[in-house]
Amino acid sequence: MRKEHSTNAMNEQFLFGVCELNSAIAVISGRWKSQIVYSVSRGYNRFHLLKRELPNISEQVLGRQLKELETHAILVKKEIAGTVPIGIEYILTNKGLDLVPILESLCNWGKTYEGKEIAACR
Amino acid sequence: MRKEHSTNAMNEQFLFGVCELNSAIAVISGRWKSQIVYSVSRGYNRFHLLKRELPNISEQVLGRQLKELETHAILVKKEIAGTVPIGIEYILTNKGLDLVPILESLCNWGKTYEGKEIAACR
DNA sequence: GCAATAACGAACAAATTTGTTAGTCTAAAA
DNA sequence: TTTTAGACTAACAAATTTGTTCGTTATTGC
Repeated sequence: MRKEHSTNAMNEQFLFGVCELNSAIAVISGRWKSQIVYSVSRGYNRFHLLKRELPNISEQVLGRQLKELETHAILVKKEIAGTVPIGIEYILTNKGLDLVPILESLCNWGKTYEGKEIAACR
Repeated sequence: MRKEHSTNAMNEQFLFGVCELNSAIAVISGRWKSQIVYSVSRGYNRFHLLKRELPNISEQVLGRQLKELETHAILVKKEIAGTVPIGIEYILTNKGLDLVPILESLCNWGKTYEGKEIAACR
């Protein structure tokens, strides 16, 4: 858990106060997060689909990251009506949708300056 | 140091291969980094100016973050001619300059959806 | 009845990041 | 001549993130 009064935590709060940029980056940082947002935006919007897309992630970690994205209101869980057992899909909120083009810019920026890899972004 | 063959490090590599987005985010993540880029872009381009802008950062941490930004070619160090002792200023590279508008989008995105704080972004 | 799939949660451990302590070097100011 | 400012580096410690192990619930297929 968070220490709340550690220098680190207080510095984080300080930066959040300096500019929203810092809280924005805090939301999208983290090992799998922006890739999950990106994958969901392309239709991989169920737990097992994401698992298949990101074979190296463990279910526990995937669940945790999804919950954090939900906490930050980037996506919401939705039960798929008429499925038994109840299927769940993840839907990007407006906040999440607005994030996607920014992630695309970041992707292009990365491609421009690192180049050469097979670009899987589109 | 990096363990190089830890699951964590390998997952990071995996993501780097999936999409440049992930390496881009790796570059701008980190407690003070994007704020430093932003501050440098607004002219706070010397060690002591950055220290004044970010009073909570320790010199050691500031030096480390600047070095990492240099490693990722976001900025370069430049000696200021004719100063004794030699003054040093930090200059954004093209890569760094191209990043700034993306950081601005992130900032605006943050402001749109979190709102209410005094926006120090401009 | 027994395994498999979909979707996770809690607790603990390993890895990584962030901050701290101590110290360097040069030159001008007090 | 002792202090101060600018610009840092190395090594270690604290905090935080990421991954692992074990367990759950419910239903369909064999």
